[in-house]
Amino acid sequence: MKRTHHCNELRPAHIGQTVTLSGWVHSRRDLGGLIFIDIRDREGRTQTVFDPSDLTPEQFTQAASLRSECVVSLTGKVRHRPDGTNNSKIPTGEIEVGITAFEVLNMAEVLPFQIDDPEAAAKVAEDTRLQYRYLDLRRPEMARNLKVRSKVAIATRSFMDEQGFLEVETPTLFKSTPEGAREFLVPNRREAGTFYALPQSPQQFKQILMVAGVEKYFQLARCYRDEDLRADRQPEFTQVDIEMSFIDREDIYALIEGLLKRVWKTALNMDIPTPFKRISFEEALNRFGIDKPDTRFAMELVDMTEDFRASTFKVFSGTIANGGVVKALNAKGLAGATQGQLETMTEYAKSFGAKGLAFIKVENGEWKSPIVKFFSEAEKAALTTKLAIQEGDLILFAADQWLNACEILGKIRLYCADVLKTQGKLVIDPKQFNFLWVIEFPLLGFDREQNRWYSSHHPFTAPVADDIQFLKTDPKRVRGQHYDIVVNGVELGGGSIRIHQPNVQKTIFEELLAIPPEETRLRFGYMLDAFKYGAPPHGGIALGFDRLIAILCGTQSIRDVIAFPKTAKGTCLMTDSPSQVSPKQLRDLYIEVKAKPVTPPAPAPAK
RNA sequence: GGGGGUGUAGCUCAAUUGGUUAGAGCGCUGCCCUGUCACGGCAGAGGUUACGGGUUCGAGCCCCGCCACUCCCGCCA
Repeated sequence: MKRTHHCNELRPAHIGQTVTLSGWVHSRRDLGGLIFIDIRDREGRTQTVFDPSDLTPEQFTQAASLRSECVVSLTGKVRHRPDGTNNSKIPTGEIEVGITAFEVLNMAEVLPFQIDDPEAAAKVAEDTRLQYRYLDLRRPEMARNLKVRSKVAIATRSFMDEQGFLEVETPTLFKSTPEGAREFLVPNRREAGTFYALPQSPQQFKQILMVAGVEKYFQLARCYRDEDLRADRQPEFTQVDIEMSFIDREDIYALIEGLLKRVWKTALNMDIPTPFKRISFEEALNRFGIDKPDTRFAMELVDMTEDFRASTFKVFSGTIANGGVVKALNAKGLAGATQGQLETMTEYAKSFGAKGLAFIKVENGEWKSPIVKFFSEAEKAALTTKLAIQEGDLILFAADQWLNACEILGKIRLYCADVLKTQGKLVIDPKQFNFLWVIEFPLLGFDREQNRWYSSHHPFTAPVADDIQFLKTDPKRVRGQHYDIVVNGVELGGGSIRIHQPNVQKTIFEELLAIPPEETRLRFGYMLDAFKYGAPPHGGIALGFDRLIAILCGTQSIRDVIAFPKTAKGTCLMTDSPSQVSPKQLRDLYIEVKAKPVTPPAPAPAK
């Protein structure tokens, strides 16, 4: 009995037809003399009815033994439901199938957790869901996520194809290039002590492809980073990797805007307006305290430096005298913040090296604050005006070096927004998507501990042409041709126009990043070689595909949009990896394990 | 590497100040039920309170250790 329809297909128009549905028993309502079974497949579900007058007694008994998630093939006639028994919650709710024959393809044991009730299933502990991922993925919510992911991948490929891009696969057994993220290493059996590394990104290959004349490359590339995980970070992940020749930044902006337009249309049937707004790194920090601002709500940072330059409050004026700034933030309506919430904010501030967090609670027409007694009338007036202070507000201050002060308040701003959201005082439309290009990042940052410059993006990023002159004299001033695409406070991706002249690249490596020439040769020699033979000017971008899908699916965790994700410690609960290997495997790889194997914990109950 | 949170029945949770035999809903098992869709009714089974120590007359609860999961900082060119 092959299926004739899927479980979300039958409508009143099919009434009278004999059909066969295949799928899983979603739920069963056994009324004794009549059994209802909702059969579910990937597409949806349909109510079927087992009536003793249509079946042999043996068949009816067998039907009564079916439980959740048994696999069945059901044949019967589509009919109207009796008056008053339509189910408006499901698309097939106007009809039902009166079963005349069926086949049990497989029985199912009692489930470790229920998957038929969306609310209950959503509350199940994530480790249980991960251990039984094949059950978790049957839930319609998870199936939908996989579907969105597939649709978006295909839309991306067809869009990129239309734009003249070639999809090229690059190796996942690559060379260790220990700049940036820690790499996963793969030992080489053929030569003791040598290793491949899994790529953190196809960065170098895609630039070489430009030298190879591919001109327009893209790939849905798997990338690997051996760093600690977060809700939005997995050790292996997928990025939409793009590189083009003979272009400038505007070409990338236009391309990505077109791609995202297509993606939002495909996934959500939404028309997103383009072009996207642009904001400089400096402005983003000044206004939002972060380089990936969430602009769906205001609560912007305000600079109070000039108002407090001559203040008698030494904490502020002293910081300013040392070249620092005073920034303030009005958390509207948060005057009622609890002690705990204020402490959390203070901890944030302290984790950035601040001594504390100054605040003013505006309650009952009064400014409650340990510091306000030090403020002059003029200073108070400036605060009132610039911060639009009203009853019920909470004002927070950071006095520090510019970047620090901004970042502290940036964190606090997000924290306050979360608190206001849970209090219902801040409501954000889930259908709102604020796209933003963040541009004009500094090319280099300075590492005080190691006393050297580092690339704020990566060492292949081209400086803004006007700033090349400052490379050797005033590196801090050099802006990079780097851009990030941000939506709703999430960094969706980033890229840059690359350096294509070997001499500029050499200057960056050797003079600024202070990598010794022989090491540069060892690590990037092949790339510098390639650039000698006619490298076109080029640039590109990479979008975090998992994050993109998470945003489209409205989930916080990328684990919800990855079929088989790892836990926060990088393990797979379903397959129990990583695992120990046999001594022979280790011998073949010339590897000796020094650390004592951990005494295996009680193994998870095998089911 | 650091900080926070969680761990009690298959699942989700409760258990007063440390005090009787650790409870509930769902699920599961049995019986009844021909219009349910969170079906309903009756009865029942199901627990090494993650694990190992300790304090105490007495520990799910307090202390120490440890494991797992999770969130954040560091890290993620």
